[in-house]
Amino acid sequence: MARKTGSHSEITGPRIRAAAERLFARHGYAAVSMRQIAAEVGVQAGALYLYTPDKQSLLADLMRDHLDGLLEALDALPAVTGAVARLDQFARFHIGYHIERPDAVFVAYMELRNLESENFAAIEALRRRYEDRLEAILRDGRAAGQFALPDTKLATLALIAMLTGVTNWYREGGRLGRAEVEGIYADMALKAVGVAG
Amino acid sequence: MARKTGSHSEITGPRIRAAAERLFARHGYAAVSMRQIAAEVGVQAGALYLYTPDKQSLLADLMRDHLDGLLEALDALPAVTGAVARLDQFARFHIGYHIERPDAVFVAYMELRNLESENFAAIEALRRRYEDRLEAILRDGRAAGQFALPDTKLATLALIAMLTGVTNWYREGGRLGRAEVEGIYADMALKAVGVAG
DNA sequence: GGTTGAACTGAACGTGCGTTCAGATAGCAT
DNA sequence: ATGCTATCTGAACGCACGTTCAGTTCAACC
Repeated sequence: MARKTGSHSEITGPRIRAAAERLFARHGYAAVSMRQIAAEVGVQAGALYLYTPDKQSLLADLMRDHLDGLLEALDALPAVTGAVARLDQFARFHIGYHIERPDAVFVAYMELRNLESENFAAIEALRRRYEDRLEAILRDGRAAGQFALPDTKLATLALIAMLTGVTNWYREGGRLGRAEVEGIYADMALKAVGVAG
Repeated sequence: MARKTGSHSEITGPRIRAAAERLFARHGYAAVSMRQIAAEVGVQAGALYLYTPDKQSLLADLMRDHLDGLLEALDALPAVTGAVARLDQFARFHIGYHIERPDAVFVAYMELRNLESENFAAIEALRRRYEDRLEAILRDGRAAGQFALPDTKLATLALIAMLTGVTNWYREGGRLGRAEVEGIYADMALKAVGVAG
């Protein structure tokens, strides 16, 4: 038996990436074997190599896709004016986007050390670009006298760490709803940079 | 050749744990082999088993020791009164303690998924105990009308994520000194819960 | 100075790894 | 019906893994 009815490249490829993302997030890149990924998809290990040159590229592509999507979605937000409104929008966006794809976030933030140096540089650059968007907001807000920050770079990293932490505990159908969580986090972020609640 | 001059159990044991901590933090538990750890110590892989029953216990012991030390150090802080002062003290302590042992922190926060369920439960309980200390401060502060928080549990997790994030970027001898970083983070933490800066 | 025992070596065990590839299969075009 | 090609199998490659253990070495003690 080889190709089963209705199984095509356009189906198997995404299924492989989805399985890899789930398993990498759950057990870690190094702890997951190509055979496990293949089994999840219902395929032999060798078939994976029709869709990725190797395991490392599979990881790097997942991370790159996540960060590309993140930046794209950020750019697609409606324009708002004023640093306070922009920070509020950024915080809500960050929470919402991350809450919806916990596996991708987990992988993108925890598997950096498993990237070969070339891939690492590319992924790190994307991360930096995203951080820079937040830092620009903080700089503008400080320049306008709306934010009180001793150091915008530190504040950027502190805020991102705080916001991203939501993925460690948020579960669909839990005590707090998504909009509620977005609001609470955005409120804390604004207060943290000196905007009165 | 077996035992070299001056090499004893009291020296090799800690060296093994130190090497394991460093390597686990750098590359991840699953990506590090017992042979790599042994090589770092200057010993054959088999010798490790005089000091640990297996690789899993080596990881679990590192995490337990870290969290035990964290809780012990927290308890050893001088007593201060008032939720604001207590939160300030907690934030500075957390930053300082974590800055000084980035490898242990990395391992304790990133390798939870590699723990077998029994070890996981024990480690998770310690983490919970630590978080509860912070939440108690937040509850007291809210009850006293000093903090403005919609949800103490969420705020606890948000603050810990923000503070722990310091280990992702802080480097000895960098642009900002330790005391400076402690102050900035403590300030943000206080503001985030509604204490005017 | 012979004996003891803690500390360690070095080789081996079975297992699973990432990756390759010749061959089998099945849907599509002719 | 036949041939084509994308898709996948199944076996194999060499290698590294965690762990075990009989044997070796050396400081310390009698």
